Amino acid sequence: MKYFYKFLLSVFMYSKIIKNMNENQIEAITSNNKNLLILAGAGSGKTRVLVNRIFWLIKNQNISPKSILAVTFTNKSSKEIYNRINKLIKFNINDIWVGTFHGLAYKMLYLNSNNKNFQIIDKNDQIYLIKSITKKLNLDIKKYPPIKSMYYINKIKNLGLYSKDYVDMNCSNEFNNKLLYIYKIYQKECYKHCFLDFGEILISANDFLFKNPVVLKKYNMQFKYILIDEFQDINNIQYKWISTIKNKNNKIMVVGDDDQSIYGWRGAKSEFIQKFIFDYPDTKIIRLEQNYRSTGNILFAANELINNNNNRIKKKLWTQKKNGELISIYSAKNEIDEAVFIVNYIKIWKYNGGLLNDFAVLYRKNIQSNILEKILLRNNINYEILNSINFFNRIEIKLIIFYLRFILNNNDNISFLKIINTPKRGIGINTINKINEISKKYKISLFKAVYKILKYKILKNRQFLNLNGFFILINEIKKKIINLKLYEQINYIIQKIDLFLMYKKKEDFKIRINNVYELIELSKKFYFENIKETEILKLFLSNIILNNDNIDIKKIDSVKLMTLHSSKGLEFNQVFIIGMEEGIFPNKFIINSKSLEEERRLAYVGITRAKKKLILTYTKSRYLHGKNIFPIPSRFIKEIPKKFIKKIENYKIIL
DNA sequence: GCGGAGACCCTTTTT
DNA sequence: GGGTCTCCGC
Repeated sequence: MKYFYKFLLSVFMYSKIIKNMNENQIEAITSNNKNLLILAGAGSGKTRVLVNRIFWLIKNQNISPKSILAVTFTNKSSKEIYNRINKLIKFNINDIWVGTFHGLAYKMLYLNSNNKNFQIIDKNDQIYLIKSITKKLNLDIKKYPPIKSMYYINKIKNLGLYSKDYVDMNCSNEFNNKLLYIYKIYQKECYKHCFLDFGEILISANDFLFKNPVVLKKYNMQFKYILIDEFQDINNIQYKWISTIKNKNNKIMVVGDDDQSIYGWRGAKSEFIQKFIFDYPDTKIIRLEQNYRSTGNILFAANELINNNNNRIKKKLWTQKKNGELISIYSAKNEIDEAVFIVNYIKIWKYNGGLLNDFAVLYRKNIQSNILEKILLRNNINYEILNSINFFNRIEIKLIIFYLRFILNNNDNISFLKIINTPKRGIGINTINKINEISKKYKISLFKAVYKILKYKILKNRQFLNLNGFFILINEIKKKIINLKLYEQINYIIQKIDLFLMYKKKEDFKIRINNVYELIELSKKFYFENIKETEILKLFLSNIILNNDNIDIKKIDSVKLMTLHSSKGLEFNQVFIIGMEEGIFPNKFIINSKSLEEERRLAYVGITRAKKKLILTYTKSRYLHGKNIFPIPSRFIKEIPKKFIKKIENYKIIL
C-alpha cells in the first residue's frame, strides 16, 4: 500500500513538473544521462528547466538536497534559482549547494580550511595594493598603470596560474617581464595579509581539494548531481574546479548558449562547450530552440543579426507567437534629444494607463545613463538603476568596512592606510612615511610600527600626540566591541570616530547618513546561531564582496536602467537600446574581429530581452568627455533586415 | 598638516 | 566631464 501511494505521488509530481513543457524541455528535466549538455537559446525557458530538474530530482527521484550542486555566475541568477526552488520545496532547501562559482568556492574553503582568516579583496583593494607595490619597486606609475597590471594579473589568474607558472608570449619584452614581477610581489603581499582576490578564491579552492584528498573524496561522493548555468561564460580555472569535483559517478548537466557569451574579457571561453563534449564523449545534447519570450519580428531580427558571427554553434530559434510590432528606430539630434524622446514615449505610455515596469533602457556603458536620469527626474518618472555604483563602494560605507576589517586584523595594511587619517586627525604624510620606514626596517606591519614609534618616542610633539590618539582609539574600539553584536559594533565605531561629523557640512549629508543606517539594518539581519561574533564579522565582510547586490530591488513601479551586460537573464515588455552608434556600440576599443563577435553577441542579448517592443536609438551628435562627436549609426542596425524595421520620423511631444 | 586651485589623464562590460 | 594628482599658500 505504502508503495502504491508513493507511486501515485510520483505520478502526481511528475505531471506537475512537466506541465506546460515542450518535449525537449521534459527530456532535459528528466533525463538520466550521466552527462548532459543543454543548448538553450535566449528565452527558451532555460531557468525553468534547471529549477524543475532540481525539483524532479528531489521529489521524483528522492535525491537528497545536499547531493545537488547548482552553480551560476551571478548572484542575481543564483538568488532567482534559490527563490524558485524555495517556492516548490519548503524544507531542507538550504542543504542544496546553490550559488556562484566564487560563493561556493569560498564556502568550500571556509568549511574545510584550518585557516579561516582570509579576507576577500575586491578590484579597488587590488588596485590600491598594486599601486603601492609599483611605487615600492620604483616603477613609473604612468608607465605601469595599476589598472593595467591588475588586468594582466587577473588574466593569468583566470587561467589558474601563478607568476612562476606563466610563460608570457612576449617574455623577451621588458614591459611584460616587469608586469610578471609585479604579479609575483603582489601575490607575496596577498599571502602575507591572507588576502584572497576573486581569482584566488577559485585557485585556492581547487588547490585545496588537490592537497586534501579526504575532503575531495567527501565532495566527490556528496555531489551526485552537478548543474551549471550559463556554461558559455566559464573560464579555465572554473572548468578546472568543476572537473576536480566531478568524478566518474556523478551526473552533470551544463546549460549554455554560445550566442550569449559576453564575458570573454573576464577569461570566459564558450569553446569550453566543445571541450565538455570532447572530455565527456558520452554527453547527450539537447537543444531548446523554441522561444517563449519575444514576438516574431524581434526574434527573427535577432536571428539575422547573430547569423553574422562565424564562430558559433548553428541554431535557429523559432516562436509560435505572432510577428507583433516592427522594431522602431529613432535617429536623435543629440543625446539630449535621445533622452527626451525616450522619456516622452514612456510618459505617453503611462498617460494611457501603462506601467513603468514595462520598460528597460539598455546601454553599453554606465555614463550613458546620466542625461537620461536628469530628464527622468525632471519629469517625475520613477526609475531604478541596476548595478550602478555598488552600495558597498560608497565611501562612507567603505570606511566603516575598513574599520571593521582593521579591527579584525591589525596587520591589514590596506585598511590601516585607509583609516589612519580618516576622519582627519592630523596624521599627515610625514608621519605615515615614518611608519612605513619603521615597518620596512623591522619587517613588521604598519600598526606594529606605530606601537614601536610610540613606545620609543621616535616622533615628538604634535605628531606623537596625534598618532597616540589613533592608537588609543583603536585599542578602545577593540576592547569594547568584543562582546557586541555586529550591528552594535558598527554603531559603536560610528560614534567613536564621529563619522557623521565628517559629512555634516556636505550637501549630500542626508544620503550618506541614510546609507549608513541601511548598512546597520543589513547587519542586523546578518545573524547565525551558535557562531561567535568575530566569525560573523568575518562572514559579513566576505559576504559584502561576494554578494554585492544585497540591496533588494524596490518594488515600486519604475523604469529600469542598466548596462547591456547586466540585462542578461532578464526580460521586459518594452526595451530601448540607446547609443546604437559606431564607437559606442560596438565600442571603439573593439576593432579586432573576435571581440567584435562578442559585441554582436551583446547586441543579441539586448535585443532578445524584449518581449513585445524594441526601440533602437542613435544620435547624430553626442557630447562625450568634454567634446562633441558625430557618430555614424551602428553596424548592428544595418545587420537587421529592413523588413523588420520602422523609422520614427516625427513624434508628438508632450513633455 | 590641510585644503583649494588647477593640471592632467582617461575614457567597457563584472565575480 | 569628472576623477585623481600636484603644487602652493595658509
